[in-house]
Amino acid sequence: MSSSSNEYVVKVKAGSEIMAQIMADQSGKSSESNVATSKKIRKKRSKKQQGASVSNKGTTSSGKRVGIREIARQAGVSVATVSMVLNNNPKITEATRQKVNKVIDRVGYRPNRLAQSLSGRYTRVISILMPTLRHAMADPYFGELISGICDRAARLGHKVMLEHAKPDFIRERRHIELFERRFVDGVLCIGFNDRHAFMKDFIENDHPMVVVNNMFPQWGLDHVVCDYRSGAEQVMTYLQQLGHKKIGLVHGAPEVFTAREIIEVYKRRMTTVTGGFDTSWMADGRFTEEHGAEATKKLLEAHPDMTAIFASNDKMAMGAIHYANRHGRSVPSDLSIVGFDDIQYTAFVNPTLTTVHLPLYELGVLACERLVERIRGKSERVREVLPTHLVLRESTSLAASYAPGVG
Amino acid sequence: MSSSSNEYVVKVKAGSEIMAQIMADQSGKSSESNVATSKKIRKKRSKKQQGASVSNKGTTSSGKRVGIREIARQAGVSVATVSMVLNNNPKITEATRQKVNKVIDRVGYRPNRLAQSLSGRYTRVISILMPTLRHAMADPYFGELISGICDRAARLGHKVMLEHAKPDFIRERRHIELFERRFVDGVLCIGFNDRHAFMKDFIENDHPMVVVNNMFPQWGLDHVVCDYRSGAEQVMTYLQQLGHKKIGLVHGAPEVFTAREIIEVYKRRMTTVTGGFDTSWMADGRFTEEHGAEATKKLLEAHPDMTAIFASNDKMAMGAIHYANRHGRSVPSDLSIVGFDDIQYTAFVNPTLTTVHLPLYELGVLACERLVERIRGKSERVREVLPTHLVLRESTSLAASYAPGVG
DNA sequence: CTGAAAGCGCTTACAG
DNA sequence: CTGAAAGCGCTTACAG
Repeated sequence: MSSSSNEYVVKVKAGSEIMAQIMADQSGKSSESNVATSKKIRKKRSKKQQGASVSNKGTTSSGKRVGIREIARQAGVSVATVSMVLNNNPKITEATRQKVNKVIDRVGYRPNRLAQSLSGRYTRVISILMPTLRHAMADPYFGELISGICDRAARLGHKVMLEHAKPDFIRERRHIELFERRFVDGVLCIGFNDRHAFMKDFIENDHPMVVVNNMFPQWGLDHVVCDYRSGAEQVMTYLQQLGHKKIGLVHGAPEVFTAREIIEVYKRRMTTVTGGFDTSWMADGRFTEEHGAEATKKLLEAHPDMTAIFASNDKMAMGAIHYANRHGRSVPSDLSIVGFDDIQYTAFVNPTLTTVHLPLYELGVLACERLVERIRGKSERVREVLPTHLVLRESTSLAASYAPGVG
Repeated sequence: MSSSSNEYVVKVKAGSEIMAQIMADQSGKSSESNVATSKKIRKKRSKKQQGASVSNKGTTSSGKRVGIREIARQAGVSVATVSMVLNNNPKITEATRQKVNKVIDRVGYRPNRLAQSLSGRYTRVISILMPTLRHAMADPYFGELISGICDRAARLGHKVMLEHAKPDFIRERRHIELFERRFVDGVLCIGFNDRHAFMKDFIENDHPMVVVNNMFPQWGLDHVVCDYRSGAEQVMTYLQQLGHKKIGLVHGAPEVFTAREIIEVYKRRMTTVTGGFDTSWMADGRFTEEHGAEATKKLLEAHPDMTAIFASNDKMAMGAIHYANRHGRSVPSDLSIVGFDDIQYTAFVNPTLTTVHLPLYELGVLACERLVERIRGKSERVREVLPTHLVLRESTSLAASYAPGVG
């Protein structure tokens, strides 16, 4: 075991170098179309194929993949007929269909989808476009949406591609290129805000696109979204029922429509209750744990008598609890905290988080469905709202007026 | 505002119905190739195009997309020349190149990549294959890997597709179809275990594939992986330095190689320290919070004198803390808990989690890089290990012998 | 260094 | 209901 562990050390060393290299290698030389390399590979491949003249499934004895023409020959019909069988064209007799299908199964033929898409009209691929928040994919919020999208897309016979909209991606119009170069039939946009005007380009060029869990009324974009307004109302009602009057808001970036919806509800409800409104009870937490903690600090310092904080997403709520815990405010006894999103792990943190459940998976499913309808030619506007509900857990309790130094 | 809120209620109603429908609609009728639908759309489209005879960028005055032949005509060269310019073929004069590029820019021409791939050899697409854990994408572990993959793939000029390997996906050999139908050039496998023998099919058919953060020596698959062994050693060393002797292990599924590595290290270290080993100190937490909590219950009931628990991933560690907190064991004073993975949010939970940092993003980058090399013809085995390190946070402390009822 | 022609593997009018 | 032929938009030997 000691010798293998030695080997281990060596490997790890190598690993370290690789790590350094990975992070250093930021020189983005476009490695596309290196002609020289291509040629080398080509030679290698063809040699390999000659060697393996075993007639695998889907290949002729010469090692070449079998095409529609070979199927036609073996079935004793024309290629057009085979194509029609492949596409379930009703003009084909049941007898012919079976005859052809038998050959297809026997040979293990698979149509080349590049040829299909080139001749036909569809790529049967959709793309998920999202901003380049570092490690965006690792955010369960995005993950949940994407899970729904992928599952439904597979069921609808579509493939899903992932795309990060970096600044230069947009500048070079690569988002439009996705369509122009025939990569995709449609796009789903997640995580953008009012400053991302490029989204208008899709409709202007008549490319199917649906916004997921946000809305852009000013641009008339199709969207599916969760009911943020109702969720916020439920939070405010609940906090007020618990006797909270001094409620702070840690909100998300106001250039996001849904973030503004929460702000609006909060303002209105605070005005009703306290009979007046003051922006010093609000702070921008920019959707992250770090900034959520900072915003909480700001609020708590300005208003030590605050008894509850409403955070517009779970990550900021986690940041708020983190900060509160470390500054003499125990949650929920001294300070109630409510989140928004119902990210899975919030049921396992300490204290577990009271939050608004967003049906993100289902929203992903719906978005995918509507997009595919669009691709298939349906032209009605898409404007759908999915219901939300409050989930009561441990981070909230009855309001007790806070006495500094006692809590 | 009250009228708009009325409208809102209506929308939400509709939403509820949709939700029900989404979840009910499990009848997977293959909606592919509905010929009738296709025709309708076709008509619609062509009409639209005639209407819009404004000469947009990239289209001729007749509304048709411009192709390589049109570029050749305008530049006064042959299509072959244009193609070579597009592919940076060194045979082309600088003068010709510029002349052609000028036309390309002016017209806004974008090569159709379906045609390119059909004629050429590459799709320039790779696929990420993962199991169908429900909401797998929402797991930050996968997310982090995928982030790395996507970022590097984009830089290498490749698109990324997402694929869930459901049982019937494999049964229908759709994983091989990915290559045979020319969807992708290569595949990255994440989250599989020894029972997923289908992974052998890729090498048998000579299709580029790299396993990400796991290994399958029995099948000789290429892989890139984090150094689980070293991570586990560090955890055991640290816990023993803190004076812990009664250490439990909540491990992951043993059909996963890396999970077995942790188990092995644990066993060996426990044997060294306690001078003997007993499986009652180990429990399977199956990588989830729920089962992690259950496993913790089992361990703690069997060994109330346990002072530390080593969990093989952060989610199980979260479950362990969750359970301990609710059963009179305060973390870390009564019970130290160590995780594995260093998922981002573990720095914000309460207590923050001591854990092993896995360079998952970097591993994703590396995996992508190695796969693309493979695709380009490099044939060396890929067998890389990236270093890991322990991150000390709040969930661990000096061992204090546990006195029931006192803690 | 460049051009005319064949070919990638399908689909789709258009005749029969 | 089926077949021969053109076409989708590129790339790549092969001649010049």
